[in-house]
Parts: sequence; structure tokens; C-alpha cells
Amino acid sequence: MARKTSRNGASGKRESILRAATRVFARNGYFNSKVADIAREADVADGTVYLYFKSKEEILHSIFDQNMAEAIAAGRILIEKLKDPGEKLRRIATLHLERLGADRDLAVVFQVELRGSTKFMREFSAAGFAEYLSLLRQTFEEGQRSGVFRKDLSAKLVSKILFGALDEMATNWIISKRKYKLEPMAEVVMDVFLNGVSAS
Amino acid sequence: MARKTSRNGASGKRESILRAATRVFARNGYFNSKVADIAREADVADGTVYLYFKSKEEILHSIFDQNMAEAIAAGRILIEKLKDPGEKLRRIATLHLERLGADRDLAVVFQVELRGSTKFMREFSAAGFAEYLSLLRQTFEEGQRSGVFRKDLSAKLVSKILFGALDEMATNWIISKRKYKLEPMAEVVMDVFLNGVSAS
Amino acid sequence: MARKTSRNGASGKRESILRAATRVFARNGYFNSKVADIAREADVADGTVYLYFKSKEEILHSIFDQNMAEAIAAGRILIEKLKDPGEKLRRIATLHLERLGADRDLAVVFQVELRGSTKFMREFSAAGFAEYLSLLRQTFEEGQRSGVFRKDLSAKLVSKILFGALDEMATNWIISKRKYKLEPMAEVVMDVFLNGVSAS
Amino acid sequence: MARKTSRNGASGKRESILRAATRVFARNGYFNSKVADIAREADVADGTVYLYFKSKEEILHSIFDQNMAEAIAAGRILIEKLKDPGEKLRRIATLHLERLGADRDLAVVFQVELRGSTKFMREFSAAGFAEYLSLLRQTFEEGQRSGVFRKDLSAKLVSKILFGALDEMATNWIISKRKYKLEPMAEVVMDVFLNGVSAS
DNA sequence: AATGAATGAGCATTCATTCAT
DNA sequence: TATGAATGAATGCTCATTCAT
Repeated sequence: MARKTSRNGASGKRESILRAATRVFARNGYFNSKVADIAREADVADGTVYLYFKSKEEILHSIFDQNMAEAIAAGRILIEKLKDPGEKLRRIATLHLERLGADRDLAVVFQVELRGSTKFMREFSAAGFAEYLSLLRQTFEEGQRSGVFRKDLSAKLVSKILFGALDEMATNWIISKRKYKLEPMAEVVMDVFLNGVSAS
Repeated sequence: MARKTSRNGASGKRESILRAATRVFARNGYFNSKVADIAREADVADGTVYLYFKSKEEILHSIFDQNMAEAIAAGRILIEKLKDPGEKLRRIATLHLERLGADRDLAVVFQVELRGSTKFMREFSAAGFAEYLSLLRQTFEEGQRSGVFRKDLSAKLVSKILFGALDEMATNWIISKRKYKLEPMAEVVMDVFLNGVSAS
Repeated sequence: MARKTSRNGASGKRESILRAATRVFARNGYFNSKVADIAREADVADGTVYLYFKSKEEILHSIFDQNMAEAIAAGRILIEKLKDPGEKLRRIATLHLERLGADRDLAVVFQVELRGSTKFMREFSAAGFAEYLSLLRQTFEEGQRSGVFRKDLSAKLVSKILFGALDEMATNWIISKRKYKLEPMAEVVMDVFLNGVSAS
Repeated sequence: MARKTSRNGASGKRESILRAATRVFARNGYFNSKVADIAREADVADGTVYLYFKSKEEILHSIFDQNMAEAIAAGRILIEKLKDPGEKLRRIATLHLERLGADRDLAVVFQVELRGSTKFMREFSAAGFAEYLSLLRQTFEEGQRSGVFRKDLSAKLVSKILFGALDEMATNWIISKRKYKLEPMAEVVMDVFLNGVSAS
């Protein structure tokens, strides 16, 4: 038991720093956050941060990578058993806004802090983001093949349109002064989207 | 005459700094750009920048404000004479991507550099951006009243969906390794969008 | 006059930092000296140091380069009019210990702080130091040609022996607890040295 | 037996760390060498270093102390049976350069790394170095009494001159780009030196 | 004796901004 | 208006040392 706690304590420290960083970045912005702030929030010494991450920037990237990987994995499992491509996209869209809506700090980091550099945007594009877009595109193409979606549309472009719409919902939710649930927005987006891309 | 030249010289210097800053921000990112870089690029002394702008941040905001105001004004003129709300939206969308597609540096600043702070995102929301969304919403509502657009949709949400889709087109164009024209993307977006929101 | 003061003030700032650094390095050692200490001692802001020097290390190198160049120039002038090579070496040796003996801080930097890195030792060797050794060697060779010095000795080795002996005098003077004049040591060294290398 | 092995193992570890440190210091310089580097090179854990040495600085001092003590002991044995003071000094000088010439890493530590701090230079002076100089001085005085060396010279100064000359040979050997044997330099130094200090 | 994870003090350098000229 | 030398606050990262195991 003690050993298990110890083991958890060890790997838990990495997680702890990651969660602390998400809170701190969301609160102050990436550039205004000091590594010392993150360390204090995670209740570790400054130097300890560097036992788990090479740099402040790597922390930011790790937040993205880890969450993106989880989201994609969750999405794949969710649609695995479904047949209807439209329904699949609906589930993915809902999951997208559900996850961000469940953790405002994470949402701020994803919608705001991660966007501030061309450098990151390129890696962002290259890494998990491309895979996410790819998941959308493949599902759309499936629908095109099965005849439920218009074949005259570029699946690639269409998936960007869908992503852009969802992304804007999330960003607006972040900066909005009003409190509302993010996840239901998925329905509206999918209503317009599916209506726009359906065959016949 | 001398005074007029002087006036022009002065305002010309402000413009010159703004253009220089756009290039520098696009090249190095806002946080990595030094005021001294901007001054050198604009061919003025460091201190001169502060005769026209209160801070480095104000330069960034001015780039946004000025371009946003121009874009909205241009958009209003463009749709003034048009009757069809769908056509109006199409023109606005095309203008949106046309302007960004015509100036990659400006596009980088708009799509990347301006996104990196919650602080700015809020002001961004408060200022010209709200007005732009409002232009989209009013035009959509016009279409709802005239019966061409579905009345069961929230105009506010729908305008965000459209903006998000266009915004994503622009961002992808920035980070894409491939060279292509941005402006034609407006057609595809409008195709899906109008199909999705049209009544009947 | 005011302009002259101003001009001096400008270039004087560089000198001022150099002198301050010599004092600080001598007092605390190079590695324990903070740039902030140097700035305070020179009565300028921390950042001002970097208007005149690229790095802390460059300050150390500049102290060496500048003083070495001065010493060599002074040495050349001193021996210019002399005929006897033995007398020339005697004058150089005296100047060597005179200069170091006149400025204990400078001596500490030369004898101790500059020696602490192979990196510097190589540059040290490559730069002014080589020129100094060369001055000794040429003078010795002159004496060999004129028949006053033994021809069976390697001028290069002999000049290192002389330098080593003088260098050790200086180092011992630095670390000695007793107060004594450094410069007179030159006589003793030259006595043994000239006696050791004289022909016949 | 087990205990003896254990004892050997233990003291062997101390030696191992000392040798590792000599390599590491020679390679990177004292200030750029991390205790972790030394530990890795010695194949022990970081903390283990502190079971044998109080601090990083103590390691450096131990390298000096241990080698200096060995060198002096070896020197004493070497001259024990000799009669001629000149021959004694010759043997000591040769041993001096022989030892350094046999271990370049050790030579780098002795000639470069140990010189970088006034603090150490003082202790350096106080400790084994003084004893070494004293050995030279006593031998020289022996020669003065027996009439082979000039009586008008200060034995203390003369021993510093000899040390300085040998020291410079060693330092030059370290920083030289050319590969050559260090030990033969002793002959040349002794030639000049003995010629310079011999009576009549 | 040995380990190595954790600590936290310490610092060179940058750069937005000011202001005397 | 324009200059650019001077300022000084601000911080990511390193690494010698400790100590619980």
C-alpha cells in the first residue's frame, strides 16, 4: 500500500505539475506565467519541474499532446459501434465541446494559450491536430461513400469547416461574460452542418 | 503647404510603424519581436515609436483596430446595394478571405499573434470583432425575416458558425505548407453554410 | 569644454566599467562576481554594462587585452633606444613587475583570475601573451647574434624560463601575507637569469 | 577477508572518484564540471560522492593534496642517497615534469584548474606547495653551505625562480598545440639555472 | 554504505520604456 | 518632432547538496 502510494506519488508528480500548469496558464497566460508559479501551485520546488519537463514550453506542449491523444482515443471508441456517419460526427462534435466545457482551464489553454505562436501552430498542425482533422475527414468520406453526404464537396475542406465552427463555439464560450453550457452548442452546429452537407 | 507636408509626414510615420510592426510580428511573433526591431524596420529611432504609440501592445491592438474598421466599412459598402441576404453573406465572406489572402503578414497577425492572450481575446471580443459578428447576425436576421433562412436557428449562433468556418480557412492557409489561394475557399464555405441554413 | 567632458563621459563609461570589474574580480574572483556588482561599482545600471560589453566573459578578456597591449607598447618604447640585449631584458622584466606591482587588483586578475580556464589559457596563449613571449625571444636572439648570450640554448625555451620566473614572482607577491615591493624582484631574477645564459 | 575487501572497496571508491574528477575537471574545467558528471564517470550515485568528500571544492583540493604529498615523498626518497645539491635539484626538477608529463589530465588540473581562485591560491600556498618550495630551498641552502651555489642569493627567491621556470614549462606544454615530451625540458631549465646560481 | 529524487538559492542577460538633448 | 543612450525590473534554468529509504 505504502509502495503503491509511493509509486503514484512519483508519476503523480508529473500529472500534478501538468494540472497546476493548466490552471496557472489559464489564469495568467503562458507568457506571464512563471515556472515558479507552476511549481508553487503544484506544491513542488522549482527545480522539480525540470525533472519532469525540459522547459516551460514543453509543459505547454505536453498539456496539448496528452489531452489531444486522450480525446482522439475517446472519440474512436465512441464511434466504433456506430453505423451512421452523421451520427458519428454528431458524437465527436459533442465529445469535443463536452471535454472543453468540463474544464474551463483546459479550454482556455486550448483555445487561447496554444494559439499564440506560429511555431506552435505548425507543430500543432503537424501533431495531434492533424490526426483529429483526419478523423473528421475519414468519417465524412465514409458518409460520402455510403451516399448520405454530398459527393461534390471536398472532405478535407468540409472537415475544416466543421472544426472551425466547433472551435469558434469553444472560443466564444471562453471569452463570453455569460455563463452557459458549451456542450449543447454541438447540436446547433451539427444541425446546420449536416443539413448543409447531406445528399438529396 | 509646409504644414500639410508636415501633417502627412507625421501620419505617414504612424502608418509606416504600423506596417513595419505587421511585418515584424508576422516574422518573429509578437513576444519575440522587439520594439527596436520595429523601429529599425520602420527606419525610425526607438524612441520615436513612443511618440505614436503608448506601448508595444498598443501597436498590436492598433493593427487590429484599424484593419477591422476598414474591413467592416468595406463590407457595409459592398452589401449596401444588394437585396439577397444570401448574396450579402457571400460577399462578406469573400471579402473576409480576400483581405487576409492579399496580405500574408496581416493574416499571420490576425490569425496567430492576436490570439495569444485571454486579455486581448476579451478586448478583441468587445471591440471590432463584436461589430463584425453583429454585421453577420443582422444580415442573417434579415434573411430570416424575408423567409430565405430557417427561423428555427439562433442568428447569433449561426453567425459564429459562419465566422468560425471562415476563420479556420484563414488559419489553415497560414500554417499550410502548400501555396494556394485563400479567397476561393469562401465559395465552399458558403455552399455548405447556405445549404445548411436555407429555409425549405 | 562641455563637449569634451561629454565625449570623455561616453568613452569614460567603458573605462569605468573595466576598472570597476578589475576591482570586483580581484576582490571576489571572476566566478563569484556578479555583473550587478560590477555595475554598482561602476555606478551604472546593470543593462549599461551590456552596451559596452557582450558578456561578463568579454569584460575579463578586455581587461587582459587592453593591459597587455599597453604593456607591450610600453616595453617596445622602453628598449627602442637601448643597445645591450641584456639591458633590454632587464628593463622589460622590471617593467613587467612594476606594472603589476603598481596595481594589485590588476595583478590579481592577471595572475589568478585569468588562469582558471583552459579555454582562456588557449586564447591567452594565442593573443597578447604570445606577442609578449615573442618580444622576449627576439631580444634574446639579438643577444645570441651579438655574442652576449649562449648560442646553445633555444631562445624559445629560454624566454619561457624567464617569463615563468617573473610570473612566479608576481603570483607569490599576490598570495604573500607579507607586504613587500614587487618590482625589485626583477633584479634578482635577472641576476640569476643573465648569469645563466651569458656566453663565456 | 571480507572486511579487507570491503575496506579496499571503500577506499577504492574514493580513489575512483578522485580519478574520475581529474578526468572531468581536465575535460570541462572545474566550474563547468558538475558533481553529477564526476559521479557518472566514477560509476557511483551522486550522493555517494558526498560520503567521501564534503564538497566539490574538497575534491579539487584532495587531488592537489594527494598528488603533492606523493610527489614530495617521491622526491625525498629520490635525493636521499645523493650528495651533490645540484644533482639533487636536477632530479627533483625532472621528477616534477615527469609526473605531470605522464598524466595530462592531472597536469591540466594542476596548471590550470587549481589556479582559478585567490582563495585556493592562498591555501595552495599554505599547504603542500610551501613544502615543495621548502624542499627546493633547503636543497639550495645545502649547496650554498657546501660552496657550490652562490651565497649572495636569497635561497627563498631562487627556489621560486626555479619553480616558476618549471611551472611555465608545464603550463606551456598543456596549452601547446604541438605534441612533445615534457620531461626533457627539465634539462634545459637546469642548465640555465645551475649556470646562473653556481659559485665562481 | 549507497542511492537518486527533491530541493531552492542564485544570476546573466534582455528589452520595453524614459528622457535629456 | 526625433533621437538613442541609459535604465532596471524581471525570470527561466542549473546544480551543489541533502536525506528518506
